Amino acid sequence: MRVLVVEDEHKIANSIKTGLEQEKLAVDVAYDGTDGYDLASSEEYDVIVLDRLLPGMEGAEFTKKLREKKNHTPIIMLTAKGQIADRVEGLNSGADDYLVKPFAFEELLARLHALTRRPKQTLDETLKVSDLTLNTRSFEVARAGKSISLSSREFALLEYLMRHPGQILSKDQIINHVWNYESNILPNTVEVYIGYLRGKIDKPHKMRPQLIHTIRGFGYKIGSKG
Amino acid sequence: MRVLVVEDEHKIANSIKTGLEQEKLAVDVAYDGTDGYDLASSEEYDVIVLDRLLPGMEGAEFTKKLREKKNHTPIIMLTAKGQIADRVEGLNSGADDYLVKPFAFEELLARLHALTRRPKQTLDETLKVSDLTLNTRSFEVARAGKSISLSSREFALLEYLMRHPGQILSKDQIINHVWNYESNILPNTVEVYIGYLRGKIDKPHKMRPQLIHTIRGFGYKIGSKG
DNA sequence: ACCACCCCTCAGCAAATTTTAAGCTTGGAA
DNA sequence: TTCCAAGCTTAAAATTTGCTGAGGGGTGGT
Repeated sequence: MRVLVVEDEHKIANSIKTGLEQEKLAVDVAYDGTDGYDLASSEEYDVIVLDRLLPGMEGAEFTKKLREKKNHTPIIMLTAKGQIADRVEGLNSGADDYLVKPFAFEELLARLHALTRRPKQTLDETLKVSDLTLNTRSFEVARAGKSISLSSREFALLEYLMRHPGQILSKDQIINHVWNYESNILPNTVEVYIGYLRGKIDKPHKMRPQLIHTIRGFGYKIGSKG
Repeated sequence: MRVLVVEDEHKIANSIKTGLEQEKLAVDVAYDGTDGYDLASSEEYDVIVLDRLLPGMEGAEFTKKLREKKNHTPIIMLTAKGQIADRVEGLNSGADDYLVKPFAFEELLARLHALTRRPKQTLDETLKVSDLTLNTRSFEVARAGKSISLSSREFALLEYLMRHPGQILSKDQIINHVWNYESNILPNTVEVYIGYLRGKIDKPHKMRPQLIHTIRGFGYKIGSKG
């Protein structure tokens, strides 16, 4: 799947790019509106992530022009916090969804999946690792049939782990995906949340294989085997 | 690949330069902001390594001016520990990535590769020497199919050796790449770690060719022959 | 206002890793 | 063969990393 990111803040653009590439998506980046527009009209993308405030060409104008040319590539608009009025304008201009900055990377990923979800896979959004299940639509989590209630941060963390089963995720990666890029989270916070998750997922099932594993010096991973 | 290093501390600048050149990269060095900026705008680089605190021109201003000129060369910003402690500021500076000093050289190298990785290149990087494999993404190490667990320093050292198979690496080189430039590590520490690695990689496979070799007076190398 | 819950930080402990130090081995020159 | 420097090994010391309980501050419901 091909994604175009149009964003002038390099750090954000780059972190989105890195994150999406980790998800095996092909990402192109443009740092201003005109470059982005040229790319969008000459290449075929499955989705476009577009900053609303851009040098060169504004997000709204970008969208409008693209739609006039009958290009209906789904667009996710990024808008700065506090500009609630933008919502209307963003959607009016023809964007399909919008996201308020600063956002956690996983949020972007979720909306991106929502927009590009092919009809077939619409229904089943249930992640499964061993006897642990997580439904990204209903926010239901259960282990061995027993329902588990999580706070939203716990849920986001577990979802991130479960989307990468068996893979070691460093605390830095976790912070970048589960928290928004402006929050200054200490690594210890991740440890604390891992502790919360263990308390709800592993501790009540002492007879079953533990699912959350620490790999000292590297990070955490979820999975039934070692 | 061409790299520009803008750093006023000669010791750091030179150690980066030496290290990068060993990686077959073409490196230019500037010791102050204005010189660096002139070079950056007149030459084509693949990536710029930029100290945040500079005589002549600050890193943030440097970046801003370059971006205004539509120069989107990826920039890695070096920031002193505690100087920011803040991803927000790193982000505002307009750089693509940043690295907190003091860092181990291999860390810089990894980020540099991440920023310049051409689309074609595979994301899944597995280094292989004889029947020993090391995956830099999943951190898995195995010999003859049997998985081996390493501490992070052991892993970093082995990765460095395996990135230069058959090549003799002196203890000094190893110290410069695997440890950060501020740590005053005794050569003996390297010997100790080589010992640890042998214990995990060569000792359990006495029937197979030993992979870690000492070249007395020169250093170490990894490889199946001699 | 009060309570319940959630997010995050902090401090203290335990355990693993990293580094140093000291004595021992080995290779090779004389 | 002897000797010395380079390298190896082991264990103790120093440091780092991860886990946990406690608690402050914020938010939303009653």
